[in-house]
Amino acid sequence: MIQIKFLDNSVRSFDEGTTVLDVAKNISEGLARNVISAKFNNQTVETATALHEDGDIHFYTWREEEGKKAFWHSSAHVLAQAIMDLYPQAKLTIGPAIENGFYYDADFGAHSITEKELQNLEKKFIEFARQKFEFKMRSASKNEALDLYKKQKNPYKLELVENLEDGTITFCDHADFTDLCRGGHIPNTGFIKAVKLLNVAGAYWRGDENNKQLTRIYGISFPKQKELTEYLELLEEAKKRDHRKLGKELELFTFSLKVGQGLPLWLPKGAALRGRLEDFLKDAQKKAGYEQVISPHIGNKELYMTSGHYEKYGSDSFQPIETPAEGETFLLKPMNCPHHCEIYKTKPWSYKELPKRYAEFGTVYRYEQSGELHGLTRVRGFTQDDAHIFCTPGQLDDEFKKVIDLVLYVFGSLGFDDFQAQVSIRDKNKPEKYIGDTENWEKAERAIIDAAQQKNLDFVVEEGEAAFYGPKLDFMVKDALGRKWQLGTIQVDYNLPERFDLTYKGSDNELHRPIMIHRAPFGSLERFVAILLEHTGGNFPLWLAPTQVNLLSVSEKHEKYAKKVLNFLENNEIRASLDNRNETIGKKIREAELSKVPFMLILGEKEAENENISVRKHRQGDVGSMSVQAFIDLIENEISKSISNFENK
RNA sequence: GCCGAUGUAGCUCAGCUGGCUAGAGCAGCUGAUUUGUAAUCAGCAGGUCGUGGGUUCGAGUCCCUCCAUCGGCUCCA
Repeated sequence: MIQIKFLDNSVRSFDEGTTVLDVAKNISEGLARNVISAKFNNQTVETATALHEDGDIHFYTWREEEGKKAFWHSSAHVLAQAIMDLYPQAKLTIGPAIENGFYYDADFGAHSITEKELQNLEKKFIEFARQKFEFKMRSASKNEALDLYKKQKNPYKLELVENLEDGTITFCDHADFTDLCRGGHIPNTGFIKAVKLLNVAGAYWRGDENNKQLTRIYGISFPKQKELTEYLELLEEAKKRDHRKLGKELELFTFSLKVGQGLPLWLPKGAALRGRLEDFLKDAQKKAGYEQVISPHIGNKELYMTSGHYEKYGSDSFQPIETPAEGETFLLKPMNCPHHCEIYKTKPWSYKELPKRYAEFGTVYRYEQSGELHGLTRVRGFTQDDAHIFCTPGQLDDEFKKVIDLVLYVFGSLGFDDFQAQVSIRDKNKPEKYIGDTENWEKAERAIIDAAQQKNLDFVVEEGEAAFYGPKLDFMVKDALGRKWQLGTIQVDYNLPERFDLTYKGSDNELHRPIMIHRAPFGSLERFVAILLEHTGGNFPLWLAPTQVNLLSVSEKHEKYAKKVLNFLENNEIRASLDNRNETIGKKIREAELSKVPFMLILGEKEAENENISVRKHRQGDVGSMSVQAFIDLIENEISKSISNFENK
């Protein structure tokens, strides 16, 4: 007999060799029907796994992440089976479960899979799924595994097996299909009732651009058809919140072929919105002791050779600008830091004067590869809400934490509460990617992790994600489709002060090296506005809305009274506009609703007579009539609720 | 940059296997209407079908080049 402990700490006895599924059955028929996979003593096991020792068991169903993972991982096996059935010449590589679904990478040789062919694969997939093939794990020696893939002439799997240790190799079989696999499956393919192969994409073998490009097929599967339908509807809904669509509809920004790709043009409403965000941050930064500076859009090549950026990015950037004079070369500014270093250098500093905090809404230009451009989130010209703090080592910790406070204040004011903090450190195996000595890197990484911990941030550490000159703390936010984007960023830098020979006089009357903190709470205005659009669906908080109030006259006869109200609102710093067209009130309301204006005022005979206004709220409808002053109070009240003043501790 | 898809009026879209002067709704203009909480009616105007080339008696439709966009990959100072 063996003793099995459950999640609720209860323990039951079973015969040795009892399977996971039998244990589930012992609890309830319902659980046995729904169990997808399980963990036994922290090891992923299959439902068919026989248990031979005492241990803790944790069942997974479709509801748990682990269950979904097993489900989608198993789906990848079925996709691979379908691929081999329809394209026997294909070489399989890897096929993991991902956050939403799964994919499989395969080398189809000279044949390129088109999206039309996905339908055939889908049909085959479902055909296999319906046959309820059982997933069975088995161990194999390294030699057996190598023999199999030599026979199949599959160099990719051979490479994978080569890197595995003999004795740890397992395969998973279902039907006549077998694949190298670590385990974690649903009991049989019949659990998969619905599948959608979403798209094909190129993906490099092992994620390396220098390797062969494979064909990646993305898919998602569900235990019920209804869930697939709902998922696809969700995707459709998300598309409505796409910032590129909303930006066009709300007349915020545009792109032009003639201006060039990745170079956004801000329309009046968008520029005003952006200006409001800038003012908001400037105000907070002023309270936090920042000083605004301004630097030009180009800089001498020497500047970037000193900073190290030229060596790192020179050949992949917009190319140097030559002048009629000989030997004079400029570069479009790709970042503001070197300029700010030169600003710091204009005079000698005492430790008593530090920290210096230089802030600038600096527009920079980076030559992103054409395939990477994406609306406003990835562009070739953008404005960073940049600042550089020059401080003593003793001030670093405090300064860094103050910046975290500022970023959290900005995010809080705009309703970004589901961000992910990410500490990006260097990849220790690739020292050639970074500049600066190891000691400084370690100090900087330590400083960031300590600050994040002391601020109680829930953060993840990502290796290899650091900038080439230093580690960083990034604030990641998802877009409508769940793609992660870096918004806020804080970086500790020991390298640029070294390269620019920045100094300050310490209390010991010796020269010391300051430490530099790069930081941008928005990241870039472009990307921030994009993500804000996707989060709000274009329904901006009142303080940001391009037009806060739309005055709708019932007929042209009421223009005079409407203008009087308009005037009054404008004198109270409210952004209002009057729709006095010769249209029905119904039409004016409809259009105001569609343009997402937060408040509408209906002004006609009644209102003019009573000297009041009828208020309608966006997406809510009629909220009754009130005096103009009461309405102004209402607006001011709502704004002060959503945005508080920045308190600098 | 690489893989796949897409590109028709300002916007959203129709145009079957190549066949007369390329259609619709919204927006625009003109006129009528002077309107009470999500579309008043009528008329008019608007497109070298992304670009350049080719096949054909004939191309929006088929083929190629380039450009841009979309979904990924790689990259992201």
